Amino acid sequence: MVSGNLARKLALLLHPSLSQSLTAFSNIAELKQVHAHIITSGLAHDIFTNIRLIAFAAISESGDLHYAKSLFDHIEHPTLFMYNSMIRGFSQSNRPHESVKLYTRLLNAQISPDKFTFPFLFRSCSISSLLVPGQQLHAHISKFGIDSDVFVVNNMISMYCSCGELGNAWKLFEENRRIVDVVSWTALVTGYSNSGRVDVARQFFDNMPFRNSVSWNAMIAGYAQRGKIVEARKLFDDMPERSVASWSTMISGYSQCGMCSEALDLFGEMVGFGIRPNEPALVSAVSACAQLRALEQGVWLHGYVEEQRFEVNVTLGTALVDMYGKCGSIDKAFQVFNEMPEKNVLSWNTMIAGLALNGCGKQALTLFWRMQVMGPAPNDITFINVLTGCSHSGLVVEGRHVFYLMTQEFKIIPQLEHYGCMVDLFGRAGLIKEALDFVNDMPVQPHPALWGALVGACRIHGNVELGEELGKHLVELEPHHSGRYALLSNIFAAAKKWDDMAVVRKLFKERWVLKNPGNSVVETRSQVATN
DNA sequence: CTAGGGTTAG
Repeated sequence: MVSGNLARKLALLLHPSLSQSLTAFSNIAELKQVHAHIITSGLAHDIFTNIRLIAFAAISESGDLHYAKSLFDHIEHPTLFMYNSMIRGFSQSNRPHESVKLYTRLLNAQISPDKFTFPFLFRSCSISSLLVPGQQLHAHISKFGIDSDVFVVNNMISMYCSCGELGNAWKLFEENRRIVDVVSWTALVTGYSNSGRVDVARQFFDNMPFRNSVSWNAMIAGYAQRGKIVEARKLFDDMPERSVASWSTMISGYSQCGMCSEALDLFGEMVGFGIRPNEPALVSAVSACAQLRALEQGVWLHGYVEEQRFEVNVTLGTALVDMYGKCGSIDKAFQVFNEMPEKNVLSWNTMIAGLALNGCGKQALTLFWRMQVMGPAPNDITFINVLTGCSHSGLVVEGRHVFYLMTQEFKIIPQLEHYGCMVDLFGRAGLIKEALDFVNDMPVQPHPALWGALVGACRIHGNVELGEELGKHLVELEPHHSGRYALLSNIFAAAKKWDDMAVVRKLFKERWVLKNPGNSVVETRSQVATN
C-alpha cells in the first residue's frame, strides 16, 4: 500500500460518521496494515482510534471478530462504546453467548450500560434462546432506567418470542402500548407465526394501525411455513408494494412446500420484471430445481449466478451442490463444493449425501475422512449420509466401523435412521442374520420400516422362512399399509407359494377396500402389483 | 463525537 493510500484509509477510518468509517477497508489485511502504521506513529494510545479499530473489526462485514477481541483485550479500560461494539459483534457471530459474558465484564468494571447495549444483548439471547439471561437483562432495563426505549422493548419482545414465551412478549407489548411501532407489531406477527399460531398472528396483522412491506412479508412467511400457501399467495397479490424480500419469501414458500414449478415460475416472473433477485431467492430457486431433478434449469441458474456476479456464499454453494448431486451431476457437485471458500457442516453433509445417492460410497467415505482432518465436526446427519453411502455400495466392514466411530468416538446417540441404514447395509449384502442381531440388540423399539427393510432383504436373497415370519408380523403391525401386503405377497410369490399369496391378497383387498371405499378392485389390484 | 430493532435461504 502506498503511503497516500494509507493516509486516505486512516482518514476514512477516523471519519466522524461510523457508517463512513465502516467502508474504510475491503478486508482485514488492510486494517492490519493501517494498525501497524497507527502503532509506529504513536496514535495507538488515542482512545478514539482504538474505538474505531475495534468497531471496524467487530461490526464491519469485512471485519474479523477474533482480531477485534484481541485488540479489545489489550486495552486496560475499554470504554462503553468498545463494549457495545464487541457485544454487537458477538451478537451477529456464531458465539452470541459471548456478548452476555462481555456484559458481565462491563458490570464488573463499574460501567453503566446504555440504550445501545441492550438491543444486541437481547438479539444474542434470541438467537440462542437464552431465556434466563434474557429475563435478568429485562430486570436490568428498569434498574438502569432505559425501559421505555422502543428499540430495547422491541428486541425484548423478539427475545421472548424466540424463547417461546408468547404470553410475556404480548404482555410487554401491552405494557408499552404508548411507544410500540410497526416493528413491535411485526415482531408479534413473526413470533406467533413461528409458534404455529398463525391465526393469532393474522389477528395482530389485521389490527395493526400501520403496516409496511416487512409486516406483509412476515405474515406471508407465517402462512407459507404452515403450508397455507393459498393464503400466502393472496397476501402477496394484495400487498401494495412488494420488496425483493416479498418475492423471495413467496418463492421460498413455494419451494419449501414442494410446489417447485410455481417457485420457478415466480422466480422467472421476478427476473422478467427486471428485479434483481437476492440470495435467498436464488437459493430457493436452485432448491426447487434440486427437488424437481431439473438439471437444465439448475445449470441455467448456476450460469446466471456467475454471469450476474452473485457471491456464492455457503448457503447458495450448498444449494448448488445439492442440486447437482440430486440431478446426478456428481462431478459438477464436487467442483462447486471444492470451489466454495467457506463450508459448514451442512455443505459437507450435502456433498457426502450426493456421493451416497450416486453410488459413490468409497468417495463418500474418503470425503468423510477428509472432513475429520480439515472440516467441521460431523453431526448425526453426517453419519446418516455416510452410512447410506456404505449400504448403497455394499461397504459392510466400513459401515460397521463408521457406526462404531459415531457411538464410541463422537458420542452420538443413534436415531432410528441410523439403525435403518445399518439394517439396510446388512440386508442388501445378504447378511440377514447380522441384520436381525442388530435389530434385536437395539435399545429402542424397532420402527416398522426397519422390519420392512429386513423383509425386503429376505425377498432379494431368498430367505423365505424368515421373510414369511417377519412379513406376517409386519402386516399385523401395520394392517393399513398397503406396501406391507405387497411385500409379503412377493415373498410368497418368490417361494412359489401361490395359495398363501392369494390369501394375503384377499386379506389386503378386504381391509384396503373397507378403509378406502372409493377404490375399485382394479385399482386395488394395481396397488398390490406396483407397491 | 460516533451506533440499534421486525421479513426471505441450503
